[in-house]
Amino acid sequence: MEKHEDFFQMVFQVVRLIPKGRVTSYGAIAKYLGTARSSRMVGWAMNAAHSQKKVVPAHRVVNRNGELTGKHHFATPFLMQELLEKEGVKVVKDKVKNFDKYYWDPMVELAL
DNA sequence: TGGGTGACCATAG
DNA sequence: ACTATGGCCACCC
Repeated sequence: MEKHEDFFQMVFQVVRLIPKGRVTSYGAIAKYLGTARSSRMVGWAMNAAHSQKKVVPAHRVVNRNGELTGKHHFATPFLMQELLEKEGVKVVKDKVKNFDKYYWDPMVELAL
């Protein structure tokens, strides 16, 4: 119904396409969706991700510097890092190691 | 109508 | 590494 519901679903869909052991950024998703809405809206959508029926791997979305800025929105502040490391992504001081190596850009990976 | 805030981003110093 | 600005857009007073 609401306009932002559609936006949420598009965000969730992209996030679900992030492969295990890879990460992307809020801005990359916003850009892929057309920048009509800013990257803040992607973070806003993530806020609603936990209550979705389908699982949304929100832990694979970090900010442009590879920092886990959203960790406080998980069940525990450690969960995000634990989930990432379980997938082989090393995190030190709330920051993804070799970020550029794990970085998954929807603009590139989902390009036509 | 307007100010403050935010899981952001870019640029500048 | 840090702060400051400006842009972004929806939310809540």
